[in-house]
Amino acid sequence: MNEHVHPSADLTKNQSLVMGALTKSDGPLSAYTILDQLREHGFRAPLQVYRALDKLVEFGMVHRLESLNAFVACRHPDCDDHETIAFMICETCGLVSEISDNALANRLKLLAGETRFALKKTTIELRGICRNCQTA
Amino acid sequence: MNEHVHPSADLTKNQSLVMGALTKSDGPLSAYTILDQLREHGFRAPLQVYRALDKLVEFGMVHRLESLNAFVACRHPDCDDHETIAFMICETCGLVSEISDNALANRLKLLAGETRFALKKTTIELRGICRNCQTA
DNA sequence: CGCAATCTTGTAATGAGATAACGTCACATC
DNA sequence: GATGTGACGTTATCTCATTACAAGATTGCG
Ligand SMILES: [Zn+2]
Ligand SMILES: [Zn+2]
Ligand SMILES: [Zn+2]
Ligand SMILES: [Zn+2]
Repeated sequence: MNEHVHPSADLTKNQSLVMGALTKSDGPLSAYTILDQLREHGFRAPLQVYRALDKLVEFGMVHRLESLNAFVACRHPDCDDHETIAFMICETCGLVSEISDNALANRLKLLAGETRFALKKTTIELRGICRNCQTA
Repeated sequence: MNEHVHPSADLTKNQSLVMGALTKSDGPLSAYTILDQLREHGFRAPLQVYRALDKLVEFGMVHRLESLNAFVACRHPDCDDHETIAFMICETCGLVSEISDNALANRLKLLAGETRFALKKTTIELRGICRNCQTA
């Protein structure tokens, strides 16, 4: 049905290990943090992590956060639109939430269209303090 | 009147040199590219560049592009809103254009407000091919 | 002026993020 | 069995950014 879906059963060993590390984590992880966590499983070099991450991002299972140089497991409530996702990143607790908003996506497409800009990829990252961390 | 304005007259020597390099450039420059360009002016270490860049970004004269790890001189048509700027980055020619769109900014503020997220900084970077580069 | 506070600079070393280049192995296909 | 493909392992190297420490310059008093 959907050729983009890539169930975890199809993941290679290294990809599964990296995916597992990201899924277990509360927040985003850097490639080198993942590497350290997986040394006990035989990982020795950054490239092993980066290669797995490349695939996982390609499969849509992991997102890269440009403003953090880090990666996070997809926690989409519903994975329709992987084109225009906004991330809210709490600078206190590291919580990352994904927003897929049509109005936002349409506005961006409109703005790009006005100047005939062929949009390929959008990066939207909101930095701030999440609700929980404010009360503290 | 506006304490955020920081005219170029007030810039230090290093800040002026870095600002000059960015202004002369067509597109964004990495810190190390700037360093290389300024070696003839006495620059020896990355930190000299990064310190100047920090200030220039603080003054609102330079923007950092997170998805490129690079910096670009502000080319705002009108510098009202430095809070919510969107960048369109051509992956072919490197052209960067800034968009300050109220509808976009308001939508993001609304989305943040819905979850009581205290928004501090937004990063919006659109990657694609600009009008000129498509015809080619 | 004398002195402290602050800001800017210079320099070296190091940390953090990412890729290039090479060879090997497992597996599917013909 | 030859061949193509994709994942894997290893080393080295590259790019990006910061820490730590010392030296000058500048400002603002008392
Ligand atoms: Zn997602
Ligand atoms: Zn939080
Ligand atoms: Zn600007
Ligand atoms: Zn272009």
